Order: sequence, then structure tokens, then C-alpha cells
Amino acid sequence: MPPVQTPTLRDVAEAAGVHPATASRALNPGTRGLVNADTARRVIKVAESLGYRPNPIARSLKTAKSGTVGLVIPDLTNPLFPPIVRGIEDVLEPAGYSGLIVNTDNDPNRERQQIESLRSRQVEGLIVATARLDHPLLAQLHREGVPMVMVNRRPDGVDVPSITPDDATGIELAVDHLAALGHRRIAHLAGPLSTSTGLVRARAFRSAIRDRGLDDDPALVIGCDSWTEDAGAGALRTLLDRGADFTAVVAGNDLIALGCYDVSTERGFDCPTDLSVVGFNDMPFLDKLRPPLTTVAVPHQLIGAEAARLLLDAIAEPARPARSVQLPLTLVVRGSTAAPS
Amino acid sequence: MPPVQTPTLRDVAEAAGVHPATASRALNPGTRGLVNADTARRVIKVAESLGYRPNPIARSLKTAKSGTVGLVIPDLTNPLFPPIVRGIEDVLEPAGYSGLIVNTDNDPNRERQQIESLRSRQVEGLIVATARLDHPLLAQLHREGVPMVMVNRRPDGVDVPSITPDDATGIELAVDHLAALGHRRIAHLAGPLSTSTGLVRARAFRSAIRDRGLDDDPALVIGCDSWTEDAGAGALRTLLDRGADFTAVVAGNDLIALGCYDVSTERGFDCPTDLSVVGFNDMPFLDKLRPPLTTVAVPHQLIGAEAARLLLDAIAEPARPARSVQLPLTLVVRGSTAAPS
DNA sequence: ATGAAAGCGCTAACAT
DNA sequence: ATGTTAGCGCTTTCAT
Repeated sequence: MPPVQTPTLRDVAEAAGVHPATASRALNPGTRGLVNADTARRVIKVAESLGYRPNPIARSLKTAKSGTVGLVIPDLTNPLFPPIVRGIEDVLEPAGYSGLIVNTDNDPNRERQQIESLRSRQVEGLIVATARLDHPLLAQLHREGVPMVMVNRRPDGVDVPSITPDDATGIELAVDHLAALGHRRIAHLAGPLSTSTGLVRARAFRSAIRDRGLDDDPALVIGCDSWTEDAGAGALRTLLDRGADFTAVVAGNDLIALGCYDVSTERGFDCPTDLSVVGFNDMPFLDKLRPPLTTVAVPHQLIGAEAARLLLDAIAEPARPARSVQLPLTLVVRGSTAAPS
Repeated sequence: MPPVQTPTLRDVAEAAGVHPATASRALNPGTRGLVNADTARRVIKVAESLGYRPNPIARSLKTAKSGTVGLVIPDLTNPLFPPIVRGIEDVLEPAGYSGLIVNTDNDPNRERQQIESLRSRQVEGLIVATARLDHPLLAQLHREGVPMVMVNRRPDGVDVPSITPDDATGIELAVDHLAALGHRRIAHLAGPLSTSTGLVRARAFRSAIRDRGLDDDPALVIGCDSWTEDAGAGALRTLLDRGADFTAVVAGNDLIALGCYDVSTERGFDCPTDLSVVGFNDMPFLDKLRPPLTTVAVPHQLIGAEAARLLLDAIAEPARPARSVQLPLTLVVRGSTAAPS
């Protein structure tokens, strides 16, 4: 990119009348103490006047630190991830790191390749936001000592730091809200039970129902094939066709909740009059829907920021034991929930 | 990141009984022809068996090519950008490049810093998706020979390749649709007229109105302060309060159109019965709104992909004259438009 | 406090 | 077709 040959450390050193090593020490905040204060000042001034910019590639080669970390996400186009990535970047950048994003499309092969590619790009660590439950590749990387942190999923077995929303409490918030409105038979359209998130939320749902003494009917919990609107619609139809009896549903995420909207139009019943619906995530624009969707808000950007902090810690101190963080959730009550009729 | 010391080219060369230079030539597709086919095969096999992965940092240092490009966007959290970034990455990755994203938050200072930071990270080029019209910094970079391409805005004056949606045709699509429904007095809630996009669409609107012989009333075009729902609502209120007479509005973007929804609720008139509204961009979930928003769909991912291709071209052949591309748009007719009542 | 020297891993003239 | 040599720009022993 440098069109006018950019000055090198040598140039600075020569112009300042010192050895490149001295210039390096002067310019580097960490080693500046080793050099005479006056010399340091002079070198710095010369560097500025020359418009010197250290070449991070050369530094990386020497120090074996790339200053980059890999961000492994399923699909940036999924509205869940942009705020997470933004939160990550906001922490990485002031720390002098940058993030390399790869999209896996939830394809295990692609994921393997992408992670391979990140490794060969010498990333110093990984933030992994893909949600599959079983993950030999990550376990192996972890064994090999690659610093990493998991986002949105608790690692099973492996001792890897993770940032997750406090799903259980989120589900409780939803159930409490519905119970307070007077609902007793509440269904759960869970996300795929092969994902850690889907499983955690489904289990939390059962516990919440039991703990509150509501009607605990296993037939009211059904897993969706994917986290999509279609899958949500399909699951609700299945429940309805089985003649299941319920007045509210807690959806595994917002998209699944939207599927409920579709079915309500399709089958001619009203939300929230005939069926209350609660989502999960608080995606953008949910407040614009008719009815506006009541949902559990997840602080995605904060999750990203925390993840980045944890990763930087792990890079700086690889020995430190894995610390995991659960972030509190809040319920956003909008128009899709009401007392049962 | 390498926990078990990763093998270097030297290791491969030794194991294969050749000189590192030969190994390099054998491993590099471009120079493989220079080496005996058998030797090449042997080297490659040894490299594989050792799990050799070339160190791109070392290569970059030597070749003075970082293999990275900078992606300058206002805010990844704005739903416009994820698909663009995705399109970019999808093209960059197979080409062996990766993108470094920076968010400027539309703050000129931050933008300057971020671009500085990208430069010092030795990016080989820039994809710029920020929309301010006047931009001395970019002009300067361009003069300095930094390969770059502009996304979503036509550069004024400077000879930089750009990828833009065909805004004018998009506006025409919207106006044609409304005219066909029978509307003759159509308002335009333009985006900020200080942005190239806002200006282009506003101009296209006036022409479209005139060309079709509709009521060409300058009072029906009003610029919003920003591309937001609030600004859209404010602009519509202003128009209404002035007693302007119109039956449909073409909004500068979807958010502005959403502002019209708010005002319709607030003032108790119905969309589309009393006012038809057309958006621009086709953000996610517009089909879930009540009424579902009729809008001009922009192929964001394609725009990103094209931008990346143009940038790779510009990097490969800096001399090539700036080629600009306008991508065709389509109208998505949903429920927010109807014949005037 | 500073200089000398070496080398990170790779590629590209230039020999042979 | 392969080896030799040098060097990208920086940091880091090791001397002095």
C-alpha cells in the first residue's frame, strides 16, 4: 500500500544519528526506559517528522505474534452476530489486535477449513461462536494450547472460557411473565436439541415450569429442526395438529417465534388473544411487528466485548484457568403476550 | 498460536534433501514449473507429511504484500452492512486475501484514525462504504495510489471505481408502481442531502415524476436529517403540518419508511388506505411488518462481492482505469402500497 | 546507555 | 533444474 516508500526504522535511526536498535528501544514504550530520555525524545521527534510507521509484519515475524485473532461465526448475515462482532472489535482494536472473520455456514467441513486457514494466518487465538454441540476439532485445538473462548455456548467437558447469556434465567423471566398473566399450560418450541443453546433453554424451561407448579406436560415441549421461522411454524403446526392444549408459547428464539405468527395468520387465530408468544434474543425491528414481539433481550455487544477481553487474557496468560461468564438477560414486554382468554 | 513448534520451510527442505529455495519453488504454484516435477512432488509430499504451513507473515515481509484489505464501514450493526461484508469476504477468501473491518460510526476523526490504522497494518487496498459526500482524506489516499473502491456511493470528481445500486432506476421502479396504482401526488422523504445516496435518489425522484407527467411539486420533496426512523417520522410530520397534499410517499430508505408507519399510528390514518409507502433497501424482516413494506430491493451481498472483485483487480493492475458498476434493483411489492382512496 | 550482530521464515536475483 | 546469497524491517541477546 505505501506508494511513497515509507520510511523504515533504519531511516529514523540514521536521521536521528543512532543505531537502529536504539531507535527501536526508544520507539517502543516497553523498552523506552532502557534509553537515555533525551535520545528517546529525539528519536521520537525524528520518527514523527519522517512520518514513520512501524511495520507490524516485520515485528510479527520477529516476535512471533501476529496481533490478530480469528472470529469463527456461522454467518455474519444472521442478525445475531453483527453486534457480537462489533463488541469484539471494540475491545480488540484499542488493544492493538484485529479480528479476522470467517463464516462457516454451520458446515463442519467449511468450519475445519476456515479454522485451518486462520491458523495458517497465525492468529493468536480464536473466538468461536458456532453452536454445534459436539466438537472434536475445537477440543483438539484446545489441547494444542490454542487460546480460545467460546461465545453463546458452554463447552462440554473441555476447559475453555465461555461467554454465554444466562439462558436459564432468561427462560425463567419469560415463564414468570406468562405465569403472572395467568397462563398455566405453556408450550416450548425449542431450538435444535443438538445445539447447546437449544438444550440448555429446553431444560431450563422444564425446570421453570416445575418450579412454579405449572402444568408440566412433556408433550408441550418440541424441538425445531433449525433456528428458523419455517422450523418454528412447522413445530407449532405439529403441536396444534396433535391437539395439544396450551395458551402460550416460549420460543427458542425470535425466528421461531415469528413462525408462530405465520401459523396464527394461516390458521386464523389471534396473537396475543388466543396465543401468547415470547421470543428470545431481541433481534432488531421486533418492535415494528404486529404485534410487537415480547422477547428476552440478550446483550450481544456486551457478550462480544467480554469474549474479546477473555481472549486477550488467555493470550497474555495462557496458564490462567478458564474463566467463564454468564451475562444477565432482561425481558422486553411488548404486545405478543396477554392474559389467556 | 503454534503450540508444537510448526515446521518451517527449512525443515521441509532438509527432510526432502533439497535447498530451501527449491522447496519454496516447489511449494509455490506459481514457480512450481521451475523445478523438476519429481522433486516437486517429493517436496510437496514431505511438506504434507510434516504438516507444513507456510508462514504468511514471513512471506509478506519478503514480498511486501500483506494479503489484507481494509473494510471501512460506518457500523457493522447497521443491517445494511453485514450482507455487504459477507459478499466481500466470500470473494476475498478464495483469492487468499482477508478483510480487516473497521467501524467509523460516521465520525470523521474516528474514520481518519481507523484508516491510518489500516494503513499501518499494511493493507493492500481499501473498500470504503462510508457515505459522506465530501472526502478529502480519501481523495488524498487515492492520489497516493492506494487501491480502493467505493461502495454505495459514486465518488465525486475522483477517479475511483465504485459499486452502487442503480438508485435512479430503483426510484423509477417505485414511482412507476405508485403511478400505476393511480397516485399523482407523491412525496419523497429523502435521506440527508449531504450524502451522495440521498442526493442521487432525490434527484432521480424529481426526474421520474417529471418524466411521467405527475404532479411535480417541490414542496413534496423533503430531506431528512439522518437515515433514521425518527428523522423519517419528523419529515412526514413536517409535510403534514404544512398541509401538503399527497397520497403516497417514496422514502429514502426503509428506516425512513418505518417513521411513516409511526406517524400513521400517531395521527390515526391508515397505511396503505390513506397513504401508500415505499421503502428502499429491503432490510430483513420487512415482510413481517404490518403492513409488510413495499420496497426497492438492493442486492447488498452482490454489491460486496463486486466491490471485492474490483479491488482485487485494482491491486493486481493499479494502472487500469477506474471501472464503476451499477447493479440493477428490483421492486418488492408488499402490503404498504395500494390505490389512493 | 548504546552498538554490533544475528535472525524471525520466506523469496528472488544471480550463479552454476 | 538447483544451489548460493542476500535481504524484507524489526527485535533482542550480547558486548562494550
